[in-house]
This record gives sequence, C-alpha cells and structure tokens, in this order.
Amino acid sequence: MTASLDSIFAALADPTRRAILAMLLEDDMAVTDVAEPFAMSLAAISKHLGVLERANLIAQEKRGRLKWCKLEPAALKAPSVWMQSFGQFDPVNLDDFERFLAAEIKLRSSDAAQES
Amino acid sequence: MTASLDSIFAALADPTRRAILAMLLEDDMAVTDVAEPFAMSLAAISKHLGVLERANLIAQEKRGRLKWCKLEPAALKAPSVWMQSFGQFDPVNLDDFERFLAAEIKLRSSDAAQES
DNA sequence: TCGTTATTCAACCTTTTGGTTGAAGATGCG
DNA sequence: CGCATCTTCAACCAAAAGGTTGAATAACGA
Repeated sequence: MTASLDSIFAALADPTRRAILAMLLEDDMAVTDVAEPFAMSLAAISKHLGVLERANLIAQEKRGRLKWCKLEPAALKAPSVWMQSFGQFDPVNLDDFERFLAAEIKLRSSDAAQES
Repeated sequence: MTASLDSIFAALADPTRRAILAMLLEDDMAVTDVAEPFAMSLAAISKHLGVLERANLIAQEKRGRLKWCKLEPAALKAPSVWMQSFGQFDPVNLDDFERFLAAEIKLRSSDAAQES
C-alpha cells in the first residue's frame, strides 16, 4: 500500500515532478493540462506521472477519455517522518514554502522561455 | 550554501545512503568505519559519501589520515518544509521513525548476510 | 462510421548512477 | 626511510533515468 522510501524520494528528486505536484496542490487535472506548461512531449509527462503514481504521490482515475490526476498527500508522511527525525525544525511555515516554490519557478523560467 | 532540492532528494533516494545517515545520527565516523557494515567496496562508499556531502547532508573533515563524517541535519530543513506543505501531518513521532528504520534494516539484511 | 482528441506504447538515444578493480596519494609508525 | 593504513582516483561496466518520435489504443462527437 505504501510505496518505498526509495521510490518516493526518487520521485521527488526531479524538478518537473515537483512542479507537477505543486500544480496538483491547486486542483486535480487531466494529463494534457498537466503537460501544458512544460517544454517537453506529452509522452515524457506521461512517464513522469507514472513515476509519481508508482510512488503513490498521485492517483490517476480515467473518466471518459480524460485521465484525472490527483494529489495523494498522505504518501509524504513516511518520508516526512524519516526526515524530521534527523533534527527538530520549526513548525511548518507556509511562507517558507512559497519562497521555495518561487525560487524553483525562477530556476525553470529560462527553460520554459523556449516555449512560445 | 544550501544544496538544491534535486540533489538532496536524490541523495535520500538510495537505501545505502539513508543507512549511512542513520549511522551518523549515532556518532561521527571515519570513512572505513562507515563502510564496515556494507557488502560493497570502500570506493563505492566513498562515492556515496561524496553524494551526501554535495547535498550538504554531511560534512567531512580530514584529521590526520582519518576523514571524519558528521551529519548536517540542517540540510533537511528545506525539503522538509517543501514536503510538509502538501499535507499537515501529526507532530513528529520518534516511534514511527524507529519502525521505519527497523523495516529498512530488515529489507537489507538478506544482502548484508553475504558478508561474514 | 469517420475524424478528432486523449493517452500510452515501443523503440531508440544519451547521460547519469551505482557498482567494480587496481593504482596512486597522503599520513602515521617503528 | 620503509611499510602499513586510510582514502580517493581512473577506467571501466551494466542498468536506470529522462528524453525523443511515430504508431497504437480508446473514447467521444457528428
């Protein structure tokens, strides 16, 4: 039921996949819509979604010809517990999160620029 | 100063490296001592330590001919914040951590058994 | 049924990863 | 100095990761 720490951490190690998770934090999305912001093929995104699903970080459900992707935040509990045991951090600060997200988006923007 | 989320998550995605971090949670260790429990070459462990150091998860300091490795728990703050933003989990529970660690050690024990 | 849209599959390519072995550098010891 | 010890380097290898393209499959709409 719960995926391995290996597969979860490996899934999180790719910036495209983290960006997908951040998108799904806002809303469930179909595959084509997930792919839209990225300068890579649909097939590549499909593979990324497969990696995320195998790590149980998302669930995919086909309805009609659309396949809806939704976040499974519970999958983060195991690695979160693992990590936190190495040091006690301040309680979660959402501002910190916004900052990290902004930094990541900035880093990706040069790549994204080659798309119209 | 802070390593990328990419390099941190990638470093955490390997069970050997997570086991090394768990060992260093107990005590600082020299490279040869870190390698001792593992059924792989010293060079391989040296590479793993390089990955951990590039992710700032450990620091290495040479004293005499020994190179001491010590945990840098602060490096986990960034990914921890990133992860926690996806769902609010219970406060850290050390028992959970012991359980995960035990499960991981059990998984590795068949491999480890081929060493004397 | 036909064409369009949504998604994946299959084959392929290049780069990275995780391991090996053997030799080379440093450092400490007698 | 000469030797043993600690660690890394270099070259190599197989497998996995991340991407591509083109064809296949599935479902809808007219």
